[in-house]
Amino acid sequence: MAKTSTLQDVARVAKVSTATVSRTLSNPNVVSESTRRRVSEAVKVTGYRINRAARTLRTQRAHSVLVLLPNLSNPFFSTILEGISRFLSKQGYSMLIASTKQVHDSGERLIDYLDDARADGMIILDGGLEPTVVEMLENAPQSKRILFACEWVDGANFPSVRCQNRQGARMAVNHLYELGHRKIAHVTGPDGNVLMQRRKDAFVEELTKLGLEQRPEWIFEGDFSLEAGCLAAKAWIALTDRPTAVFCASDELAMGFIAELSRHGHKVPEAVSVMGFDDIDLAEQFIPPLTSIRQDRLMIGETSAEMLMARIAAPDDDHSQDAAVLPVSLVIRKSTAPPN
Amino acid sequence: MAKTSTLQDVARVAKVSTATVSRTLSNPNVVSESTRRRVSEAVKVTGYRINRAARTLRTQRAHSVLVLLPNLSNPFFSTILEGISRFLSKQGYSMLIASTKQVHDSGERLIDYLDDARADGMIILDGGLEPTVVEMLENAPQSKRILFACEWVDGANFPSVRCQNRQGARMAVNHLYELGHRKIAHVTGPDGNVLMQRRKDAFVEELTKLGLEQRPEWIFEGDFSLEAGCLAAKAWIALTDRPTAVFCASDELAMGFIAELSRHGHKVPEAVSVMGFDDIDLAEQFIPPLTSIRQDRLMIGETSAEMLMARIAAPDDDHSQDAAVLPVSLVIRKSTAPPN
DNA sequence: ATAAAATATGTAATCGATTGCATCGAGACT
DNA sequence: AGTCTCGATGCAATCGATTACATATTTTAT
Repeated sequence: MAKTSTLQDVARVAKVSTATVSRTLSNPNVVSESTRRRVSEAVKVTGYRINRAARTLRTQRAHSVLVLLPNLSNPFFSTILEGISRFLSKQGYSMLIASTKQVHDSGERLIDYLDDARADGMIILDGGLEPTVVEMLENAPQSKRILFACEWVDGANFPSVRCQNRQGARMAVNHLYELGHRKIAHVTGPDGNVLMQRRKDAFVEELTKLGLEQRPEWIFEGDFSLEAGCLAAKAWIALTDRPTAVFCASDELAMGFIAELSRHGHKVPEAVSVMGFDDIDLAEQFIPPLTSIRQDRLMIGETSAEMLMARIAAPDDDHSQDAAVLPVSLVIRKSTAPPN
Repeated sequence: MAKTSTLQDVARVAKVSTATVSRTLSNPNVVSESTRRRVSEAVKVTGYRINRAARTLRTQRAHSVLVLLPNLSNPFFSTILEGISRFLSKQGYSMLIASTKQVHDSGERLIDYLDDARADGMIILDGGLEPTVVEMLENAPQSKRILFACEWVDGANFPSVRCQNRQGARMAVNHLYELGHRKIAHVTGPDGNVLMQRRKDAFVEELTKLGLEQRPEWIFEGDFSLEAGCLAAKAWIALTDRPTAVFCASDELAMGFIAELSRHGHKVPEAVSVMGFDDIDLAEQFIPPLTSIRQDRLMIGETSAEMLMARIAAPDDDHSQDAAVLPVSLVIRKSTAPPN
């Protein structure tokens, strides 16, 4: 295999020292015009590519960031990754991906990625980390290079990028209220998930504020799955006094809910208005197209990457209060309508 | 920041040389039992973590693999990534992710990832690379460490992992035939995509073999999108002599197709049987649940990683004929039924 | 008992880029 | 003319792990 050329090779061709080549490449304005030309010519001739391992070793900068997902199979994260990757690659950084579950299963520790010079920072998209893991991360010397996006862990002091979950839930309730609904149900996300808790809390608050009737059996416990939406639908069907609208804590739940209703001959939005949260790609194509609360996932990704890079670049600044809260918006489609 | 400890630190604590520590860690059975104990004790005490950059520099092994997707936003790939990651992390490898589009836009070259010691190998999930890019990859000295998964480029001589696309299409046609359908249409994927071409070719072959009627207007040109499915549905509706069954080259197409039909009051499978290809997660939850050809995406991922690792481990063996063709299976759900 | 072989460990070079310090020459200032 | 600055460049140490080779120690064979 034709060995790739090194700084030395370039130096030889350009007839300068490796130091000069290095400077030309990383800080062109400290070398003279003529040297600059000779070096770039030599780089072209030799086909030189920097060896990142060598640079990482010397500078203690890996020029890469680890993104941690709860589960790689979950398509919710793909657009966020796209956003992260866009920002990173603009800065010459690469993106490593791992799932918290897998890291855990394989006996590694999350912090190892920062410890062993693989990554300069970490974006965590999983709010469901074990408390012991979170504690370990907080106490690690590298804790300044960790950021939570989308989700976060209550009580832990990490910077984060989030969406307006409360605001989104309020918008949802108000949308349904304005359509004329007075009996509104909620399908919750998994117990213990911070996002879902916020949405539920805001849902309850808003019902209270609007003076709407609240009943325990109008709150269906769900999780992240389509199946949970189906179960909630079964529960809704079983009710004698049925809410005329249902706010689901995620689009998946809403889709499962609608799918199950349809299997039992109940039409949406005629029989009941249903809305979701997140506005995933599929929401628009669903039957009926789903009314939802939109999160700009590309922006979540880009903002996260940007904030993390800022921390990496200036680790000593005080970033402890860093928190971006990104706006959400109501997207009205066909799954909600005035009650019959 | 508490500097992480190095081999030297461990060596000092264990009262041996760094060479011995290194050997203990990478090849425990060449050192004596007592040394082994002292070293592992010292590792524990110091909290030693290997510095991967140093190891990479010295051994010329990055212990990481790059996965290239056409587009990070596409959820089709998530389970494949999960499979790749599972296998890699078992071997102590990390997974880098990039999208071919982004790499291209940012002016980098794909081969740089292998060139600059960032990754040991590359799994490409994009069959739509520019011919010039493919040629560059083929001629690169690192071409032995490249593998195509799912998709591939006709004419290029890379090892690959694929699914039985032809066989899948045949199974689809036969399923519809056995239900009693004699007028079967096809919605194709994007023009020029190798997978989609195979499926289409096999579709035509199988129709011919079964002696079924074929008409140009029963083949709808599509791409990867739900929208294309909608367009095909409109075309179907516009026909005077309508096929009673439609085989779509992907689940997205099928979903778009069904969605559009439903907007116009045509029910599936009553008005027309529709089936997809891939069996994505959502197929099961769709209304109606989608009959499809299942690809085991986890296995695609694992197999790809395994084959690539074998090449990395033994680059000089002849792997040029390496090609795994993974089986597909027919999953019958509710979107197909005998014709009325 | 002694040579040979096998085992265990240490020494030091090496991977390739970066960077503090030293050097050198040219122009500026006294 | 002599000294001082300053910009441009080179020298060589350094980052941390691996490994060829040398050396010391133990085991085995004769």
